[in-house]
Amino acid sequence: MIFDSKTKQKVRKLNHTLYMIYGSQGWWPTTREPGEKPVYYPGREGRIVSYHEAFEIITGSVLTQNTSWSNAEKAIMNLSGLNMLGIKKIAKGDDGLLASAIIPARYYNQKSARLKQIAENIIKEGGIKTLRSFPTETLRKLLLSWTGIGQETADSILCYAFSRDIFVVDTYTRRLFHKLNLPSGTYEEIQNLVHQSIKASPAEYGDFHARIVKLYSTGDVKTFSL
DNA sequence: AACCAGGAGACAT
DNA sequence: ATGTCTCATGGT
Repeated sequence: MIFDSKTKQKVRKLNHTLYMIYGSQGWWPTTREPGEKPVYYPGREGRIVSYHEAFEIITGSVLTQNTSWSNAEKAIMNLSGLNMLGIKKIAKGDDGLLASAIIPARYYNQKSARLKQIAENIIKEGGIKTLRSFPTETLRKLLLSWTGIGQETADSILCYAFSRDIFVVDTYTRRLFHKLNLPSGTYEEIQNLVHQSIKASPAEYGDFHARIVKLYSTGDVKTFSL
């Protein structure tokens, strides 16, 4: 689909305006030591995330589905405290123990079962290292074939865990675009609009998404206009 | 006390 | 293709 230049300019203005208000959010990775320099993929400007970090991000992406990050974080801390925050640990972990750790993240029976399947799938594919070697579209289709990973979670994982230049569309994005009289359509249409409007690195797309979340979670959206 | 968080899947129409 | 229902916590 094709968008006119004024529409695309509006999207760029939105990102810039939000950047002026909130700056960078630095959502992920969560385990990087303060002051540690990020490493980047050549030509892609995406940070190379360690295997452990990547899995933690995948876990967080699932746990935060329709759930506040603070609650998802509690579940992650529980897993960490049980020393279960790893691919093999979760794949082989006890179902009841897993579920009890995930209670704060809501839908704990579903999420624990799905997370376990996802860990098994990663192992079956040959680990994070193998996934990382896949082209973005290939990896996206693979992730989408796994139970528990829909479009938003898949793109979240692609952007934050695998440093691909993908913008994550969520319900806030839809609401905000509607509010600003920007085109509203399917997931891919909105994502295409952002991709066509902003030629960005994974970090920038990730921050744009995070800023939109910030706009809503602070309540600032009530008085926001371009 | 209702409302809502950084959704996805199964199923019906 | 599009809508509706389930899932089932914690903070405000």
